[in-house]
Amino acid sequence: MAATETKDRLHGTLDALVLKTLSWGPRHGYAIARWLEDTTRNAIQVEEGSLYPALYRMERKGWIEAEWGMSELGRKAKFYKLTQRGRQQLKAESAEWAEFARAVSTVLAPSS
Amino acid sequence: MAATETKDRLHGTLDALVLKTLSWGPRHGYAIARWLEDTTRNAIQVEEGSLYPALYRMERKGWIEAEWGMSELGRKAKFYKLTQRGRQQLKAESAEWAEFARAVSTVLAPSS
DNA sequence: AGGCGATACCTTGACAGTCTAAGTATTGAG
DNA sequence: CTCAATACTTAGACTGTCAAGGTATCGCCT
Repeated sequence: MAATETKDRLHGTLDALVLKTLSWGPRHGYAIARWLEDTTRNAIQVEEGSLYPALYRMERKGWIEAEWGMSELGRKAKFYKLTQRGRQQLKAESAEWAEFARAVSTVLAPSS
Repeated sequence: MAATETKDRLHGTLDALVLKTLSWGPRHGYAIARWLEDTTRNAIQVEEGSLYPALYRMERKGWIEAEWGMSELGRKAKFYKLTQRGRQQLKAESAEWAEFARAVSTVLAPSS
């Protein structure tokens, strides 16, 4: 039971969110999802069926790199870390999102 | 040549944007697209292949109602107007978007 | 022993919504 | 007489999200 419905709105934003999460240092998939949910108090819900494919996608594009390791709890986990190109991508997407959000806010702004 | 790429980010936000546009009074499709582009200085680009299906969708859902009329330039045009349910929907979606945008901004916020 | 919840990853298939691109028709300007 | 702008329609491709299932391990509780 999520705090509020996020629905499909994540569309096109997930990549930037994950990239940003990884900008704080390497993390494994499960931890990325938990971190995003925690820091947004469940406003952003990341489904595994969305997250893992997104991770593979971004790895193929060279934005992130994977390496198997051990989680904090001693289990095997795949750690992802940002590449240089990923950092550029993050910067670009952040800027795009800021502009888009500003535009939408302008339109949706509390009526007269 | 758009000012900036909006890509697919519109996903899940178009409805609210259109609903809001109609909250100022009835408008025909073409005018909705122009208005959104104008007021966001092209930050939001609405393709016809996205807009018209969205309009039909929302009409089916009872959020808007259509009526044929004459445009300002004397051409036949289908005017859409918000229904009561559409107004509620707009309110709900606006609130959802505000929360979502806040959450994303929190994550994407300029780094430490 | 046994079960169960949390951790951690993977995959399939359905689906919705956007986009590109094509088409129709009318009007006014050049 | 042609062309751009206005105005709507539709087909088809694509992409990314989601739901829902699966695997496996670990620690805790009974």
